[in-house]
Amino acid sequence: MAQKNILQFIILGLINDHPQTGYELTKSFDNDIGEFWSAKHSQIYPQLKTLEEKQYLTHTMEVSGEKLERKRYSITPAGQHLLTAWIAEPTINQTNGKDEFVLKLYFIHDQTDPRLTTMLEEQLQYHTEKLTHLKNQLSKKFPDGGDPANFGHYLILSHAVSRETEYYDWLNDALKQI
Amino acid sequence: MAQKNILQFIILGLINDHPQTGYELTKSFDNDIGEFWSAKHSQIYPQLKTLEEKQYLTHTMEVSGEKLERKRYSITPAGQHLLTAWIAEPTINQTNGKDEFVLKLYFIHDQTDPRLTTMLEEQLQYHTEKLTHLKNQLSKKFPDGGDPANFGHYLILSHAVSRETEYYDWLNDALKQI
DNA sequence: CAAAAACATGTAATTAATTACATGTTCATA
DNA sequence: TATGAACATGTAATTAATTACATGTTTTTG
Repeated sequence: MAQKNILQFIILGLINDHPQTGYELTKSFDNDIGEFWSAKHSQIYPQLKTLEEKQYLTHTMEVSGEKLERKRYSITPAGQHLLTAWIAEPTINQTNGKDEFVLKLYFIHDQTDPRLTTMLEEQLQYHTEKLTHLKNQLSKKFPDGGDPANFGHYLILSHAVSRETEYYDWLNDALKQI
Repeated sequence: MAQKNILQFIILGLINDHPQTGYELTKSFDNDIGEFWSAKHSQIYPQLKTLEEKQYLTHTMEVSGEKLERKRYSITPAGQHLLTAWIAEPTINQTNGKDEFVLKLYFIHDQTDPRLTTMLEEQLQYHTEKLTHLKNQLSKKFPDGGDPANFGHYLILSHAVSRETEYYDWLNDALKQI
């Protein structure tokens, strides 16, 4: 992809919440926000370097144990300015959802195609597990519903759950129709 | 992205339905399958070339009007074999969902943040239009519900509609909560 | 009939993102 | 105390995808 380097803003946003290391940021992408954006450490470390060169971040060295060093990054006022500007600007970029399975389905024209059941059931299993996991996360992180101090996080987790519910329902519906 | 070249299979699938030109393929990505995969012509033409070199496609020249030439690609038996193999193999999927707006939301912690309403309403307007458009498409292409001869197409359009409905409902829900 | 929109096909430059390479430390546990 | 999992940080090579460059034809419409 040749996008607008959205990753930099997400990193700034995460660090704005509290100073973090590259490793911790990587974990955030795996856990909290992975449903809506992903990035590997090989993309994160160079981006941290670039953001610091541009003075949007600074870092302090930490030592854990005897000699294991790590950099904990903090956001600068310039970084905060960039972050709020990104949030404020209208989001026109409809990032393209890509779903390999759905494309495969598109090429199966006949409702009685013997491959359909297997394919749908395979996906159903995957999405059932995913839905369970997301529901667990939601009730674990927000047992009392929307937390007013973490509203954004609550909203996107809710979205993840209902999106996954839609996928699950759609697969079941499709199976009923064959 | 460094994926597994899924584009080649999609092109093979589209051409398998009927011989097509690069231009027509580009339109397919814009219209029918754009909700679940997208590709620009600058990606499609080189891929057609590669697929023909590998003997998965052949082409015949066509002339429209006086001198405007175009290549109409057909799938070869080898191409069909590759296509069916792709469809048959289990889809081990990490839905590469990236949504810039949702990420912006994540960074808004306070439920009373003055930016929330504007942001959500802006998205609501966009997704309302998109939902209307998709519903129109569905009732236009499949006025009598699931067509047994175009089942895959029906399924993915249904999915697009319910997915968009979920987004719409979620945004409305969020607005009610603030 | 002129202009604009749509048709039509390619390549080049650049950016984004993944996989693989490379190295070493700390912690839990068997 | 060895062994493996998790911690931790980077770079290199490669692939995917977008934007921009480049050119020309046909059809529609005012």
